[in-house]
Amino acid sequence: MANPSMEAATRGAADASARRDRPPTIRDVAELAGVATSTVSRALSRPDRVNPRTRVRIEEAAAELNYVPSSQARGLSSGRTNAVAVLVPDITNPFYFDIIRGTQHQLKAAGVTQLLVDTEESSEMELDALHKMRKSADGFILAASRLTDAQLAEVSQSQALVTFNRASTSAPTVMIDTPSAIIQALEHLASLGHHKVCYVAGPPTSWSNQLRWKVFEEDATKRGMEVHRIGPYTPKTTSGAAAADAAVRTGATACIVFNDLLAIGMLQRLQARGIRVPADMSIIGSDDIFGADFCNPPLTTISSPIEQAGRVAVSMLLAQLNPLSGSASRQLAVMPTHLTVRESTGPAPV
Amino acid sequence: MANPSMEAATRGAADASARRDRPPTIRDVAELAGVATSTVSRALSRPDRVNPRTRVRIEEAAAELNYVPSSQARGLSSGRTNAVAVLVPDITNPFYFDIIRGTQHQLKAAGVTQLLVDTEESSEMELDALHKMRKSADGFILAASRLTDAQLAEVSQSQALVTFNRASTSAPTVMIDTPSAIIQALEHLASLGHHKVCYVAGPPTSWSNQLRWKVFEEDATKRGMEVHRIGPYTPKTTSGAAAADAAVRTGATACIVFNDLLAIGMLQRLQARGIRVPADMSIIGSDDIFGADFCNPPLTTISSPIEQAGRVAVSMLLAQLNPLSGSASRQLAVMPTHLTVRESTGPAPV
DNA sequence: AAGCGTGCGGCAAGCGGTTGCCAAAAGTTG
DNA sequence: CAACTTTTGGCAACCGCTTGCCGCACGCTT
Repeated sequence: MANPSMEAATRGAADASARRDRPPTIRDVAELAGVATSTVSRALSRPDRVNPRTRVRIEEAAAELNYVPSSQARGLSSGRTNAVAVLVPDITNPFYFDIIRGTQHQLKAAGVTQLLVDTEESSEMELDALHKMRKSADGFILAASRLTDAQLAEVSQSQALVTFNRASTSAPTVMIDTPSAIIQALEHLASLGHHKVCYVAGPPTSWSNQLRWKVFEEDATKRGMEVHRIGPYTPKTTSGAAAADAAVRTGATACIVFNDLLAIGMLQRLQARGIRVPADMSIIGSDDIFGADFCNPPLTTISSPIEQAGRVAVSMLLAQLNPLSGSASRQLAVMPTHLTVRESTGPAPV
Repeated sequence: MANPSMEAATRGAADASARRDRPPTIRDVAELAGVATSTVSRALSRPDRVNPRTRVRIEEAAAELNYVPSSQARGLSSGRTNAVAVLVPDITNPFYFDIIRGTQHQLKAAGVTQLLVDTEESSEMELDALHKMRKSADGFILAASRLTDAQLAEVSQSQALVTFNRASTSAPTVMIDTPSAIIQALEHLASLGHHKVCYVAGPPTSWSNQLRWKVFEEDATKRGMEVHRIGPYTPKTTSGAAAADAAVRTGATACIVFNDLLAIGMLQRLQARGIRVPADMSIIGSDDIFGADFCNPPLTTISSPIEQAGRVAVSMLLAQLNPLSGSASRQLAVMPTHLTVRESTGPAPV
C-alpha cells in the first residue's frame, strides 16, 4: 500500500486497530488519503473530476475507514435529500401495497430512500405532509390524492410531484385506464345477459370513483341497461355488508364495485345471506388486489399492473428531478387494464 | 399587530405579497421577529428557555412565513435524523404490511419519519441497509431479521435497534408467542382426532421457522402423534402447490403451515386436486393475514396482534433513543397469540 | 523557448440549524 | 439601594459535506 505520508500511515494504522469512537467523516478520509476534503467529495460524487490515481487512493481510504457519507450533510449543502415521499390514503388497503412495492423497488434501484406516509384519506393530512416534508423529500408521489385541483396546482408549483390515479394538469400523472376497463366490464355483463346493473360507489373525494361512475353511467345507458348507483361506501371489506344489502334492494343482477375490498366484503355478506354469487348476483371488483384470486368465489375484477404503475411514477418523478436527458419528461402515463374473469360473474338469473 | 421594528414590518409585508423565491430559513424568522437565530431555535425546540412574549412573537413570525425547519440541517448539528428505518424481508408479504402499518402509526404519532426498506430475504441486503443508513436513521426495526446472532450483536453495538420475531440477546425484541400458539394448534388438532401431523416449513434462515418446528416436534411427539416435516418452502402462495402435494404424500391428515401465504397456496392446490379441506386434510396457517378470513375455506390460523407488535417495537426503540424516563426500557415483549378457528380444520378422516 | 490551454486539487464560503458560553436585563434580598 | 442571583437572548463555533473559484503544473503549439 503506497502511503501518501507517514502521518496518514500512522493514523490509518491507529484507526484500523483502535477504532475511532465517532463514525468517520470526509475529513478522516481526506487525511488518510492525504488530500483535501473537497477532493474526496469530488472523487466520490463526480469521479471523472479527479485523477484516477487519486480517486483510487481515496476509495481505498474510504473503504478502510468504512466511510459512509452523511446524507444529511450532503443534503444540506446540495439542497437535495435523495428521498422521495410516497403518500397513500390508507396503508391498510392492499391496493396501495402494490404501488408501494412498485415505488420501493424503483426507488431502491435509483438509490433513493422511500418515505412512506399514510394520509388517512384526508386532504388535510395530505397537505400537511406535503408541507412538513417539503424539506425532507425531493419529490412526492401522490397515490389517489384527495387534493382539489387548485391545491394540487399550488403544491406542484413548489414541489416536484407526480400523481397516481388522479388526473391533474399541473403535475405528471400515471393513470389506470379505468374507462376502458369499465367498458370491458359492462361488455362482459351485457354478454352474460345482464340488464340491470349497479355501481357501488367509493369515497366521494376519490377522483377515480367519480370517473368510474361517469363512464359506467354513460356506457350502461348507451347499452340500454337499467342503471343504479349506491354508495358512497368506505372502501373496506367491512362496508361490504351494507353495500351488499343495498345492492340487492336495487334489484340489479350485477354490480361493478369501486374496489376489490368492498367487493370482497359484499361477497361475504351475500354468502351469509344465502344469495348465490354469481347465480343470483354477479360482482365485479376493481384493482385485482391480493386475495381477489382466492376469495370465495374468486373475484372477477379489473386488473392493472399496479406495481408497474408505481415504478413508472417513480421514473417520471426522477425524470422531473434530473432534467438531464434532454427530452421533456412524459406528463402522462396510462396503464392498460383488462378484465380478469373469475367466478363471481355469470349469466344473469332468468 | 405589534411590529418589533419597521424593518421587520417591511420585510413581512414584502414577504406576504411577493413571496420569497427561496423557502424561509430560521434567519428569516429571526429577522421578522427581531431576534437572533439562536433565540428562534430555542423558542422552537425548548420553549421554556425563552420569554413567553418573545416566544409568541417568534411563533407568529414563523407562522407568517410558513416556516418549516429543515430536518436535514437540524440533524446535522444535533446528530439525529428523527427517522427510523423499518427493514422487512419482503414487502410483498401481507404479514409485514401489518407490522409496517403498526410502526408507521406509532412513528407518526411520535413525529418520526418511517424509512421503509425491503431486504429481499437476504442477510447481505439487510446488513448493507443497516450500514448505508446508519447515518440517515436514528434506529432500526428489524422485522424477522435474517442476521446471525453474531452479526446482530455487532450491529447492535453501534446502532439502536429492536428486532421483531427474532430472538436476540443483544437487542430488545418483540416476539410473538409462537410456542404457545403451536401448542394450541396441536391441541386443536388432537381434539379433532388427528394423529398424523405435518409441519410445512418456511425459509431455513427464519428464526421463527426454526422455533416453530422445534416446538411442533416436541409437542406432537409428546402427544404421541406421527410427525412429518416437509419443506423448506418460500413463504408465498405460489409455493403452496408443491407444499400441498408433498403434504399429501406424507399421509398426514393435518398440516401446520409456516405462514398463511403458504397455507392459502396449499388450499388452492388441494382444491384443484379435489382434496377436500377439512374433510380430507386440515390446514392451520399462521399470522392471520389479510385474506385468511375470506379464502376458501376460511383459514384456521394462529392470530397475533401484529400491528400492535409494530407499535410496541417502535415504543421500545424510541425508549432506547431517549433514555429519559429513568426506568430501563423493556428488553423483551411477547405478544400473545391465539388460535382463530375457521373452516380449514375439522375432524380427522376415518 | 515562450505562451497558452487544460486537468487536477486546494481554499474557503456556505447550507440551515444547534448550543456552549457569556453578558445584559430583570428580579431578589437584606 | 447595593449586591447578588436568575432569566433571557446574542455571539460564534461548529455539524459534515458541496462547490465556485483559483492557481499550480504539465503538455502542447508555434
